[in-house]
Amino acid sequence: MSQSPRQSAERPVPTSADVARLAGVSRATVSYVLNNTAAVRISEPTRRRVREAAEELGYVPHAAARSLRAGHSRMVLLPSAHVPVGPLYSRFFDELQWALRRLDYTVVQYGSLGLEGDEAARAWAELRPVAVVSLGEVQLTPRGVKILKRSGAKAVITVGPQRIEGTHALVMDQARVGRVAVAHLVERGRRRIGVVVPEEPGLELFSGPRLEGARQAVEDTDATVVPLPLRYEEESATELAARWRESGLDGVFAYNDEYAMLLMRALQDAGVSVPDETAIVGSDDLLLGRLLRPRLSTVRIDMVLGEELAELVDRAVRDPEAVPSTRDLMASRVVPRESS
Amino acid sequence: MSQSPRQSAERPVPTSADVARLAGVSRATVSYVLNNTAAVRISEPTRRRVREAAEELGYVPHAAARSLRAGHSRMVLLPSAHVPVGPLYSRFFDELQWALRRLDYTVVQYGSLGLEGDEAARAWAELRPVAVVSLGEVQLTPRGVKILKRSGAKAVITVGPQRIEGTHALVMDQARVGRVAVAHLVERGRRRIGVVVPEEPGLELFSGPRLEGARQAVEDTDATVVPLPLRYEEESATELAARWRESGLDGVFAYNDEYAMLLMRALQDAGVSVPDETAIVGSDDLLLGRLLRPRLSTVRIDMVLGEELAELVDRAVRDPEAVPSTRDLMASRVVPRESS
DNA sequence: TTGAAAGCGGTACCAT
DNA sequence: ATGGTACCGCTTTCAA
Repeated sequence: MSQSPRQSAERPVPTSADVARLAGVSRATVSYVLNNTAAVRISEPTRRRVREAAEELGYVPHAAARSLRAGHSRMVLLPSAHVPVGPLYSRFFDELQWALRRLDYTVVQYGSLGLEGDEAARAWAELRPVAVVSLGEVQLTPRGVKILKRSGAKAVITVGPQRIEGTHALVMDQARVGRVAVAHLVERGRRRIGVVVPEEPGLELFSGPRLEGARQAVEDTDATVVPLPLRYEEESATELAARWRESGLDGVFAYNDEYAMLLMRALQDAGVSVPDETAIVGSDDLLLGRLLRPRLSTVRIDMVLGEELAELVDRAVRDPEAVPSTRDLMASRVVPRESS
Repeated sequence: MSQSPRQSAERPVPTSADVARLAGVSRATVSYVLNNTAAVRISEPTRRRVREAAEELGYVPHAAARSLRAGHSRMVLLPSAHVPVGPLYSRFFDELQWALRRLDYTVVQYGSLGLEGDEAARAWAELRPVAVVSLGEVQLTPRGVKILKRSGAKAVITVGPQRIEGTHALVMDQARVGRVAVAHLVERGRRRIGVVVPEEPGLELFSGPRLEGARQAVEDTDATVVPLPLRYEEESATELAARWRESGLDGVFAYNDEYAMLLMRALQDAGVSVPDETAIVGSDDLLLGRLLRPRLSTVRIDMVLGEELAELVDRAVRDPEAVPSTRDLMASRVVPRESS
């Protein structure tokens, strides 16, 4: 009989001790060779023997054992609940990962779907990450932050609409999005302005501040703002459009381009002309907005580069004593097109 | 002076030994209490003292130490390069995470942007995951699979258009998407059929098989298929539309609904009427397709539930000896609307 | 140039 | 009902 067809079923996982044995050296030497330790000189023949042994056994070092011994890791943990959608976010995310890798961090997204608050923080803390970058999918509490710091995290960074005690915060000024959108509508002479508030869960953190910003925009004017709950479904939009004329709205900020497309279609089908009767503004400046007729006015959001965030992480890790900073992450401005 | 305002800056991270000391018990007892070890009975007062000590110190166990001792972990590693976009994918992903959590696995996405082949497999293997579920963002090689198995991974599962040696494969039958779309067009009487091939990188694994499927659909018919390279930009679509009449195409499978919307708009702007002159079919059945005029025909793709995949992972982990299976992950069928 | 051994933070067996 | 202790895999002094 030759070897079994079953793939290495029960062969134990090789350790550095196995490599040492096969190469006829000590475990210390194996470590020196495989890590290219500069402080110690190993003869070339020995190096070769060690390398070959490692190769032959298919040896891969055990990260947990290593970082246990070292007393620290270079893991940056990103809690992830829902996969964030949208090109803006996804580009930002890719950049962040890439930049952190270049700074020699290991980026790990920890699936936190169904975890809440402190329970989540505990779960993350068990991995002893050197830094946590929370993109706001899971709500972090001040207590949670304390738990993480206590477990050795040098930096906790939140990216989102809110500020949290003890963290470096990259605030996303969502209110500004609503403010510039509605200010634009007011400037165009609109007076009764609707603001779409998506009913989908998980969007409150964005829609709330945007609505608030919209309200700020009409202060000291004779314009008014009306919240418009809407689900991302045709029926919901149709209902809303059916009551449109009686509502007397002459302008609407539709939360983003996708809700805007949904609503615009429903309005047009209901015979409400855009922009004559009602002006519409979306946000995110998606390609699809340019494909609509009339072309959709939108709020363009410029997010900070992932690279910048990566550098902030790195600085925070190197100097954990530094005072937590708060920086604004977004600039937003209206891109007027035909719908307003 | 009260305590420094600096947050616990240099206080060392508490260990179970610290908890033991504070509670006046041994480390063993701490472990028993905090893990609710059934095999051993600890008095209620002791339990309380231990819990209080742990609470007071903000103790969180060290996952690496634990799994080092245990000799295994319940980590399922998902390599992630680009955040996959689209609602289909993202729903599937959420379900998978959720279901794996319920089966008591820890889901970790490992940022692999910029890693290639075996190098990537090595990096993953260092974490000693019990299973790896590769969604195809990073190309896994048979050697990579061997490295992972050798490092203790009980199961390697690939989800994607391709099959790889030694893995459980959930094949996504992308060819079928192209096949049913084009068969539908042929059935509707179209004869010169374009197939959009996105030029964006990373989509080849999908667009290739879809084009191939389209070709299969015209075998034994008098219809022909023409590949149409397209970037997801207005200019690219405009160019394509400008050459439309001379190309003599009377039908097109547009890769997905978003490319379909882009192309349809460009065609309409160029005066090509849809569906009279040219029929269009997209795929993914996005809401936006229903909002277009004419309403967009599409291929609806039913992905397997994330739960099913989670169960497959679990089975594979429990019985690593089992023969790797290959299952089809998608069903797809045409949803005819007005554009074809 | 290489090896022996301590120790990182837990867990679980064996005593007491 | 609890405590002592060996050990998981690796790195890093210290000695030889």
